Amino acid sequence: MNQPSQKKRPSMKDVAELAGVSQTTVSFVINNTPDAGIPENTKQRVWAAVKKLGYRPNVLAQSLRMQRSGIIGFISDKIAITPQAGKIFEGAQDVAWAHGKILLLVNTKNNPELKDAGIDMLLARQVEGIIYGTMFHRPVDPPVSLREVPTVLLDCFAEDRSYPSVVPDEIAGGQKATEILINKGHRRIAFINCTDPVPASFYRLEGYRTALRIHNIPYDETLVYESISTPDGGYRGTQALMRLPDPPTAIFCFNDRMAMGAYDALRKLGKRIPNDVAIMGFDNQELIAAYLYPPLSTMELPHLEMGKWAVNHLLRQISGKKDVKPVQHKIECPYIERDST
Amino acid sequence: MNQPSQKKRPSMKDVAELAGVSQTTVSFVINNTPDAGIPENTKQRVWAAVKKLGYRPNVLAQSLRMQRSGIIGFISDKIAITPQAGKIFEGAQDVAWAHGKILLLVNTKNNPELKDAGIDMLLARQVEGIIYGTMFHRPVDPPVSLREVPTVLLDCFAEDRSYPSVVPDEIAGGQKATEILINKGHRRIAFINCTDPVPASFYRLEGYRTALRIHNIPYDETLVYESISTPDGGYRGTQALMRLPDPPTAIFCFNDRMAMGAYDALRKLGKRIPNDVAIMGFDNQELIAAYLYPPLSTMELPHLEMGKWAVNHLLRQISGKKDVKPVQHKIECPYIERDST
DNA sequence: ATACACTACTAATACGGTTTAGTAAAACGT
DNA sequence: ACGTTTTACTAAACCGTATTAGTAGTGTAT
Repeated sequence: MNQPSQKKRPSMKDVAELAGVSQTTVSFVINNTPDAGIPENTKQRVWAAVKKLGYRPNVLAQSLRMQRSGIIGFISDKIAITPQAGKIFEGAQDVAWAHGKILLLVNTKNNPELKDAGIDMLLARQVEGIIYGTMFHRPVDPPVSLREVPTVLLDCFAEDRSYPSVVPDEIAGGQKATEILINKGHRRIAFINCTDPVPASFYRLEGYRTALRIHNIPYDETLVYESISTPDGGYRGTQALMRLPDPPTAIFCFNDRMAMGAYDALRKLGKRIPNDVAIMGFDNQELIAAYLYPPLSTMELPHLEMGKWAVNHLLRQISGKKDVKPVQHKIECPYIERDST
Repeated sequence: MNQPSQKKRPSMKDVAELAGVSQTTVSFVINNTPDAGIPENTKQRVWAAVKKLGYRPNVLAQSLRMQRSGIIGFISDKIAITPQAGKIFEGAQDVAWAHGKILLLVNTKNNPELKDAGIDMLLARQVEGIIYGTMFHRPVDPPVSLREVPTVLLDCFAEDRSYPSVVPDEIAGGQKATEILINKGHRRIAFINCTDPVPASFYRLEGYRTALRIHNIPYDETLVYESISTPDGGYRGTQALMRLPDPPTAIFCFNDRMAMGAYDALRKLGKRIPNDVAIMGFDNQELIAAYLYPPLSTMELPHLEMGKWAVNHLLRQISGKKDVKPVQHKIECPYIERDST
C-alpha cells in the first residue's frame, strides 16, 4: 500500500531487459528512428514492455544528451500575475507549445535581486531563449546576462534598440480611438490623459492629435486634461471638462479605470452615455469595461498577440534563421465596440 | 561580432583544465564539499577559472545525476492567467523559491487534452510533485497519472478526499461577513447569492444562516435572492429586495461583481451607501472593490495563503516527513474594510 | 565457392555533472 | 628508519538518453 520510498521510475534499460533487446533498440523503436530496420515483430515487443512498465522518457536525460532543453524562459516584473497581462503569457505559451517548447515563468516583483537570480536560474537550466516582459509599456535596461542567449523584449524596449522587442502601437491606437469618435460625428472630443511619463501617455496623445489634424479639427488644449490614472482622476477630469463653456460631446480616456470615474462624474451631472457624452476607454479590462453601464467601448492592448509574436520571433532567432536585426515590432490595438460610443 | 553558432558553454572540464586540476576537484570546490580537504590556494585557482570562463553549472546534468529535478509542476485550468487568482501562483512561487525549487506552470484552459498532455509533460520532466489548481473552488476528478507523484489540490478537492487539498473556508467567510454587518447594528440583512451550484454558494449561504442563528435573528427567506453572478444579477437582486415591504438595511453580495450591480441599483433608487444600505462584497477583486464609489468592503479569498500552503504541504510530502494523511485544509477569508459598510 | 550487400540488431561513447574509492606524497609517531 | 596517518588530490562509475560504429548471420550475385 504505502511504499516508504517512491519506487524508481523505469528507464530504457528496464524496458530493454523486459523486451529482451538492447537499450539501443528500445531507443530506435521509441523514436521511430529511420533506417534502423527494426522488424514489426520486435517493435511490438518493445512497445508492449513500454506499456507494461509505464515507461516514459526522461526529458532531463534527453535534454542533456541532445543539448537542447526545450525550455524558453519568461521573465517579467509582474506579468501573468497581474490581471490584464495574463493574456501575454497565454499567447506566448500557446505558440511555445505548438513548437514543442515549454515556458518557464519567473516573476520578479520588481525586485532587482530576484530578477538577477531569476535570469541566473534560467540560464543554469539551459533555456534556449528568454522573453523579458513588463507589465506596462516602458523602456528598460536589461541585465547583460541576457546576452548569453537569444532574447526578445515584450511590452518594453531597450533605449538603444539593441534587442528585438514587441510593443503596442500606441500612436495608432490613440489615433484610431479618436477617429472612431470623429466618425460618429463628434467634433468636440476631449482626451483625459494620465500624468505618468510613460510611452503610452505620450503616444496616445500624439495619436489623438494626429487624428484631429487629419480630419481638420483644430487642436484645443483646453480639451486635454491630465490626471492620475485612476477612477478618481477620470472623475475630476470629466468634472472639469464638463464645466467648460463649450464642453466636449465625447471623452477619450487614457484607460478604462479613468473611464470608470468619468462614468460616475457624468452620472452625477445627469448626463447620459452615450447620448449626451460618448466615452472611449483604453485597455479593455474585462472586469471594468464589460460590466459598466453602459458597457464601455474601448481599445484593447494586444497582449495575446504580443505574447505570440515574441515567442515566434524568439524561435526564429533560436533556429538561427538569419541574424535578424533587432527590430521593434508594433502591434495594432483592436477596437472593442460596446455601448458607450 | 556575430558568431554564426552560439559558442558552447564552458563545462566543469574546461574549468578544470584552466585551473590545472581534475574535474572532481572543481566539483568539490564549487560545492564546497565538506571533508574534501582542498587548500585555500587551490580553491582560489578554481574560482578564478570559473570567473574567467563565466562557468555556470548545468542544472540539467545535476538533476539527472542527483535524481532530483528541483521542479514542482503547477497545473491549472486558468489560474495565473485569470485576474484574481494570480496571487495563488505568486504565493506558491514564493515558497517554492525559498526552498530552492521552481514552479513549472501549465495552464490547460479547461481543455482535457491539454490537461493530460500537460501532466505528461510534467512527469516526463521529472517534477518532484504537482499542484493541481482551479480558478474557483470546486470538486474535481483528477487524472490518475497524478498518482505517480506527490500532489496537492488547490482551490479544489477530490470528491472522495483521496488527495490533500486546500480551499477557502467559505462557511466561516459567509458567517464573518454577516456578523460584521450584524455588529454594525443591522438586523435586516439580505444575501444575494448566485445560482451556480458551487461550494461557494452553498457554504456562504450556510455561513450567513449560521451568523443569523447565533445572533438570534430569524432567517427570512425573502431576504435571500438568487441570480446570475454578474453585475446584472446584483442589480436585479437589489431592485427586488428594495421593493420589499420591509427592505434590508444591508446587503451581502455573493461577489464583488454582483456588488457592482447593487451599487448601480441603489444609486438609481437614490439610496446612499452605506448610510441607507450597507454593502458587503466577496472576492476582493481589486479593480472593482477599490475603485467603486464608495470603495467596497469585502471578504478576500485567501489566494496567496492557499498557494503557500499548497507548496509547503507538497514539500512535506516530497521529503516524506511521514505519510501525511490526505487532509482538506481550509483557510480563513480575511475581511477587507473599506467604506461600504 | 566467394564476395558482397542487407538485415537485425548491439557495444560503446558522449552529454555534464556527483560521488565513491582510491592513491601518491608529505607529515607524523615511535 | 619505518609504519601510519593525513593531505591533496584523481580515476572511474553512474544518472538516462541518443547516436555512431560495428557485428553476426543470412541472402544474393557471380
